[in-house]
Amino acid sequence: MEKKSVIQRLKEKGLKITGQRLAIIDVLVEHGHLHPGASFIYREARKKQKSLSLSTTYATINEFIRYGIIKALEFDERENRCEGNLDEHINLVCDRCGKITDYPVSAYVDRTDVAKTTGFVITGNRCEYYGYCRDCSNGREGASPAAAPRKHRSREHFREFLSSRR
Amino acid sequence: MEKKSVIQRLKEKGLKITGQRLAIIDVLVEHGHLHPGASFIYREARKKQKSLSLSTTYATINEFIRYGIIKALEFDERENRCEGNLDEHINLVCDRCGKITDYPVSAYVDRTDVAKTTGFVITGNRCEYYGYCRDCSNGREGASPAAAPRKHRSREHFREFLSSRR
DNA sequence: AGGTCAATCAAGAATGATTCCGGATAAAGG
DNA sequence: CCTTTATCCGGAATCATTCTTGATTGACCT
Repeated sequence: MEKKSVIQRLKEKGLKITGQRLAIIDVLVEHGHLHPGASFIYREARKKQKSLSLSTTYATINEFIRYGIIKALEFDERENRCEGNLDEHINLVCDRCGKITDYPVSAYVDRTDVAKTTGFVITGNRCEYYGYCRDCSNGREGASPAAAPRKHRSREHFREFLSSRR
Repeated sequence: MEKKSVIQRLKEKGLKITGQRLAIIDVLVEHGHLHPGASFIYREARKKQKSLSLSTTYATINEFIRYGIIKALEFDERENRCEGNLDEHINLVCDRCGKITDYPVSAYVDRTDVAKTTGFVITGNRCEYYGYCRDCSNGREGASPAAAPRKHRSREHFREFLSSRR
């Protein structure tokens, strides 16, 4: 993710280069590998751009998604996250600390085959593996579990489910 | 998905066989291939069991998930769905009508490899392809788009994103 | 430098699937 | 039939996200 090319694309689309957008771009460039969520981006971008509201943060993220600059990683049980890596890969999602790691993988399904056999026309995909990252599976309480807040107050059963399924 | 075996498992776990649970099992057995969501299950199960509340429907679905009878397919932008097929496969999700189709695929990632190279211990996965099912891509207004209600009022931009990404 | 209009802000209300609560009901075993 | 206690119900609560409204700002072009 190159700051210059992002700015370039915004200009091409006729969007204005504002301080707020620049601050958010900076966060995406610097912390993109963390797959930051809206709250993280908001908190971090504010350090450089004091006048930034949460609604603008959401709006900007959505702009960037709309223009294909980033992708959204949606979750039901936790905050959504941003994906800056548009290359083909899968995501390793830690169920304990919420860390998301990219793992490169070549295409696993042939879109033409699917279209021929089922009539289904593929336009996008999402592939994730859940489990525990190195730190969390080692018992080392690496990143704080608070990094993966849940949308609903209690979802312990779901945690159980996550850790028992395969 | 066998009705008898589900009941068997509930008994083994010491759970009571109630009319509500039986009605929900029936829906899962009859309409499991549709990957029904909570609202569908609720609506359908009520035809047989008048005294069934939505909260009980959710609670029961969560019981079944906890005991590995079904899996959850979570979405942020639409209602979650239930997956009764526990065999390895991917899901083809139609962005227009919301239909979800199973597509069998052999393992695409070697868990041992991932653990060796990244230290990440995989416990579960999720793989989905988005696009348009045969009916919807043919312009035949097959299943009504209303079958895929969104959680938030307007997500047109997200639709755009879904249909433009690859 | 000035004008235009997109972008932003604040502050809040709305959204909607899902979860939680306290009191009522009924399944299962004796 | 009776007791126990899991289950159920109705309704309130939850929370990330979206959407208001109206006023202000500031990016960009001429």
